[in-house]
Amino acid sequence: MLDPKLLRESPDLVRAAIVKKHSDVDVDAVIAIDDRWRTLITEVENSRAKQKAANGEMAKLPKGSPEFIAKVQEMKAVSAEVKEKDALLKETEIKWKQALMTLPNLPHESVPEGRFEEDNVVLSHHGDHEAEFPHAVSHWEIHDFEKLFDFGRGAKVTGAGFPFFVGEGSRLVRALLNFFLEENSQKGYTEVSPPIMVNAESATATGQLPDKEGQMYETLEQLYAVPTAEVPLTNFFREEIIDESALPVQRCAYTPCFRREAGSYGKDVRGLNRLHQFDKVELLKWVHPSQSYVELDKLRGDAESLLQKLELPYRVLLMCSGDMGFTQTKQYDLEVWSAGQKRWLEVSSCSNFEAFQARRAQIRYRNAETGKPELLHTLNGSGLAVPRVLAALLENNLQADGRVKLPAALVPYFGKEYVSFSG
RNA sequence: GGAGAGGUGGCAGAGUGGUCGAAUGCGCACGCUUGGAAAGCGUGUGUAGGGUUAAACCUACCGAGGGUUCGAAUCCCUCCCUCUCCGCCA
Repeated sequence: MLDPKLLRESPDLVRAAIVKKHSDVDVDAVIAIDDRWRTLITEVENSRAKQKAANGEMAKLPKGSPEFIAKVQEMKAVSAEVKEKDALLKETEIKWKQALMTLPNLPHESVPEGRFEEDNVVLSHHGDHEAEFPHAVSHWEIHDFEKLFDFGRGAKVTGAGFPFFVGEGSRLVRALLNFFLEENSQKGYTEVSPPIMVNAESATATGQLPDKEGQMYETLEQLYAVPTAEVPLTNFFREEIIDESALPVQRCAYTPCFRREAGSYGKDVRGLNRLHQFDKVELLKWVHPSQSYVELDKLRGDAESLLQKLELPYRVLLMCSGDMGFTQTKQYDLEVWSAGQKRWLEVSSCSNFEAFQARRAQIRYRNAETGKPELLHTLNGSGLAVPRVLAALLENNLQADGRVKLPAALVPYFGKEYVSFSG
């Protein structure tokens, strides 16, 4: 959510940012309802002040006295007036909040203007994705692939996009998760195992609701299966005030992630490319507002270092204003080279939300100088998502004999150098 | 799931219809005192919204939401959470 004061004081700034974001939100409609709300709240508060003043007088009058009775009669009218106006105010307030929720976050000045995927800026390449990968094939074409990654039985038991990971496939997932968690812990991210179901308040605070309702699985109890650990992790400090000296707070969490992804099709969803349930380790930072862009680059660096240790060629994208998410001010994507499919796969998205989530979630720090609570900034990024990293590892490192050679960093976690599909 | 108890400021804990944003204690901050400290004494100490150049000022908030009333922390209803006991269970 944006600061309503920004909307009042600098509407042009908001309008310009909305244009840059290629959003079609009606900023002036939001301003109009904000005006209406302010008028109403002032009226209601004035009437309440009258009530309160009368209350003080009545307390001093003898209970059954004529003056007292007269005052009761007089105040009945005021009471009715308050009731009526208050109902109108509440109604308006709901609309006001809904209207404010429709405004996306404003892109940072360093974000390139653009509308589509091809407007994203490639900042850098790492590793040699143009090298020879002599045995690379799309991972689902690897001989006996289904022995370790059983999509057929997953479809039977649950549905498409819910594979079983079997034997060395499962072991490989575990090795990657342990590797990610261990590396992140060493970089100062405290490990957390959060709940993987969240309530509507939490999903609203991070921006999944109401904007992306169709993304999540929902239960009868109105709980949502998390689409990312970002949701429970960010909400850990919801409605809390953190000591300024504790910033930045850094945490990481592994969770399965659940996404409905309604409407996707084609090569994007083959094999491990896109699943309804997948494993991911998420990095999260709560930072002082003055530090959030410095911290964002550090966060991205931390995610990158994982790819470097896994010896996977990757590139860094700076997302353009129109292709960024609803809640972000700036976003980098890390894409790994998948030699078999000959395409880039997104494995991490590192974002600054500034105070957008913090305002919805009411997460603040206490300014040591003024003693006042102020909204902090939240950042997050994947570190990393398992299935696509897995896809690239399998494809890029496939040997002539059908085995997959693992990078040195992963060997201690997997327990041996090669993944075998023979059984 | 069943039975009972309870949710008040940073914490503890009063308050059962009116002057209560809320006694008191602790904590915290500042000042006095002291060679310095402790003790003691004094003053202050929540959050949010509106309003203002800034203030003043106004309003709301006693788990959440409704209701009764001229007026609700206090009475009524619904929900949530915590604790104790019982049942069930990895």
